[in-house]
Amino acid sequence: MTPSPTAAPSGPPAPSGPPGPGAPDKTDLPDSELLRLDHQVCFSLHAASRAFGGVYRDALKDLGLTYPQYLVMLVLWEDGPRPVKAIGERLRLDSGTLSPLLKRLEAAGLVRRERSAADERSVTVHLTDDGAELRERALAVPRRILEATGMTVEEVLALQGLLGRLTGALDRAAG
Amino acid sequence: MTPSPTAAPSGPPAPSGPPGPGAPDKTDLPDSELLRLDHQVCFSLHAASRAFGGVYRDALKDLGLTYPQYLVMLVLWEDGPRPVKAIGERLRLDSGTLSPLLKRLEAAGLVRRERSAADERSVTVHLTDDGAELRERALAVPRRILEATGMTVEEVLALQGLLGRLTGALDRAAG
DNA sequence: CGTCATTCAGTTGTGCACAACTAAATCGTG
DNA sequence: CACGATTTAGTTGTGCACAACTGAATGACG
Repeated sequence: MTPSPTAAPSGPPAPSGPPGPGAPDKTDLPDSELLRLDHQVCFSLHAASRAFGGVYRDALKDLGLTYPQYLVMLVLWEDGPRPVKAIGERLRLDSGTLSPLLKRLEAAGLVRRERSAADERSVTVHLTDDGAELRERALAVPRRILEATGMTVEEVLALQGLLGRLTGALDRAAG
Repeated sequence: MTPSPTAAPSGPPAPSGPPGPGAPDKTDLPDSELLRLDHQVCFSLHAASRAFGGVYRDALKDLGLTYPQYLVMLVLWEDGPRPVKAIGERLRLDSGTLSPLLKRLEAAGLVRRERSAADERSVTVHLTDDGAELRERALAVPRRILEATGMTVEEVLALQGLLGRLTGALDRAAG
C-alpha cells in the first residue's frame, strides 16, 4: 500500500550535539528532526481520524446517518431533549455546524425542533418516534467498530484516556 | 470553556458483572453499555482531531497554510517533486481533495504543476522558490505543537505507534 | 492495427468545520 | 422603564473529505 508507512529511521538525528545543555527532556532535537517527527505525528492522527470515519461511514450507512449525525443522536438517546446549545457544548460544535446538520436530521424525520416557550431564543431538539426507534438498530454499531479496531475494551479505554488528556492540553494551549 | 472537557468517569462501566463466564476479554458487555462507551470513544477521537486542528490552525496562520496544505508541503519538502498520485498515496487523499488544494497552493505561489512529458496523464508538483523558502519558517511549527500537547517526545512517539496500529487495523477492516 | 480496460487528474455534489457576521430575545444596570 | 451588553440560533463564505463521475492518455490483447 503505502510506500513508507512508518518510516521512522532508527538512525538518530544529529550525532553532533547542538549547544543544548544537559536537559533531560529531548525537546532539544534539531528543528529539522522535529519537522520530520511532526510529519509522522500529524499524519498519524489525521489518518487515524479518517480511518475511523471510514469505518463509521460503513457501519452507519444502514442507518442513513453520517458520523457527526450519529454523535448528535447519541447525545439525544442518552440525555433526551436538549437545546441546540447543550448539544453543541457536549460535542464541541457550534451553531454553524449544528444548524444545517439538525435541519437534515429533521428532514429525515428523526428529530423535531421546537422554540422554547420560556426563552424564545432557545430551540429544543426532540427525538421523533422514528428517531427513538433508531436506537435499537444503532445498538449493533459499537461492536462492529470495536471489532474493526482490533483492540480490547481495556485498550480502547486507555486510548480514550490518552486522547482526553491530549485534547485537554491542546484546548488549554489554544485558549 | 467546556463544561465537561475530559469527562472520563473513573468508574468502570458496569460494576455488576454480566453473565459472562471467566472470559478475559470484556467484549461481552451489554449492548447499551457498548453504546455509551462508543459515545465516549468516538467523541474523544473526534475531539482530539479537532483540537489538533485548532492548534495547527493557529501555528500555521503566519505561514498562510491550512493543516492539509501543510501536510502536502511536508511531503514536498522531504521528498521533492512528486506526481499528484504519489502525494495522494502518502497522505491517503484522493484527487477530489488534492486537485483544488494544489490549485490553491499554486495560486499562493508555493508550488508549480507540470504535465509530465513521459506520461501526459500525470502532473508533477514542484516547489517554487517561495515554497522551498517557506520551510525555514515552518521549522518553528513542530515545537509549538509539541509544547501545546504537553507531552514529551517519547510520549508522542508512543501515541504515534498506537495510532498507527489502530489505523492499520481499521484500514484492514474497511478494505 | 483496432479495441477495450486501466490509470490519472479533474469536476460535481453532499456534508462537515470553522470564522465572521446577523437578528432576535433576554438580562443587567442605571 | 430605557438602553446597552449578552445570549442563542441562524446565515454566509472558505476549505476539506469523499463518492461518483468525466475525459484524456496509456497499455494489453486479439
